[in-house]
Amino acid sequence: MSLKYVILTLINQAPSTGYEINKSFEKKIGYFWHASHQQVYQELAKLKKTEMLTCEHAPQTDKPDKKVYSITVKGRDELKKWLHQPLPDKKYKDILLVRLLSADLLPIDTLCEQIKETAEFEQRRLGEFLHIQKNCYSDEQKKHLSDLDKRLFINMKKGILLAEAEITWAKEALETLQS
Amino acid sequence: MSLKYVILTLINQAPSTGYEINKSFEKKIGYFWHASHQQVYQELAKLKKTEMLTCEHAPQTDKPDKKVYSITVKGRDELKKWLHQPLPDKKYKDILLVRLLSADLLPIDTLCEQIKETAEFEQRRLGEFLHIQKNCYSDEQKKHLSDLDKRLFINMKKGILLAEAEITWAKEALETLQS
DNA sequence: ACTCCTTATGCATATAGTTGCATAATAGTA
DNA sequence: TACTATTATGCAACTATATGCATAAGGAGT
Repeated sequence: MSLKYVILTLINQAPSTGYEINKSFEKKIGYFWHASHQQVYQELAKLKKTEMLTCEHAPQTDKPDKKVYSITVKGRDELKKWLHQPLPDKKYKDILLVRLLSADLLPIDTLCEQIKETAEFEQRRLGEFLHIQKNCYSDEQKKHLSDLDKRLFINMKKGILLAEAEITWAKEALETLQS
Repeated sequence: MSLKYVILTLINQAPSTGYEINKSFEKKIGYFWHASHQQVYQELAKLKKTEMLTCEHAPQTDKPDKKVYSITVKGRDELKKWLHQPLPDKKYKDILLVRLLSADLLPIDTLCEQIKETAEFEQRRLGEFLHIQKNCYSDEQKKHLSDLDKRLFINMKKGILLAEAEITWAKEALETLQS
């Protein structure tokens, strides 16, 4: 339901190809939005059909041709409308917490293993975030960030805080389970 | 993909009706799993057809009749198998962070309003968690919890940590945006 | 009496998202 | 020469989830 607007947001920043949007989902914004490449291409086709985007065929000699999408006035209006709408409820889905309920079927050791793996994953993610934050945002730079950079900084901060919360939880959970 | 196993988990704890499972999603486990009532009823029908559950019709005089589902051996085996499988990647979706990217279309004030509302929502949730934790788990009680109670306690802890992270983020975000 | 809430279940339709497969050019490596 | 990776796009079929509507009995409030 929101993928449409996520894509409009990205193309509003700069005209892009489906491939570039997919790369964004894999890297840059992967930690706060996810979509598969098929979903992106399908959504782009829909957005073109409903005239939210225009598409320009860009031939390339060294690589396969690509399609560059740009946002239309109609698309930008639609996006603007959505931005002002109230936020829908968050729909939490945490498989680890579900598994924790199956006390009788899942041995504690296996469960702890899964918690440790999750914590390690979050630890790696946190490391990447902190690395970027150190390299891209010195204390000096932080004082005169552009509006957009400010917002990107804030976004990463959320990634950091959530990863830290996951790691803290994992530690406490392991302690409690093993006591 | 996992709803199937969430439902099996709940029915494995005790035979239940669709209505009770829906209530769980609204209240008890709503903060770590979500599903609509239609989805639950449809999934129950599927699980019955594939013999993961059995169903018993329970007539009532004062209220509408209900259907009580119980897990089968096959269902429990299937659940056990799933519990041992590696956890799939988490698929983050955070609309607020997407909206933050639309610097040029969303005025700072509107954005701050949305952040404040989110923070208030999380604050209420946090309040509920802390209330339950205080009333149900005194320091004395914590020393001799059953295995299942331990796990429930850990689950709530995650809710608390994540809500706190959201609130901390919101405060910092508001400060940065308004500076 | 009338209306609204809770209990209890479900169908039909639509949209969102996944999985598997397919194509095709170029560049690097074994 | 054969394989593998990157760039670039997409169809078809499926499953998951959402939306809107429907039914029906009892209890509480006005």
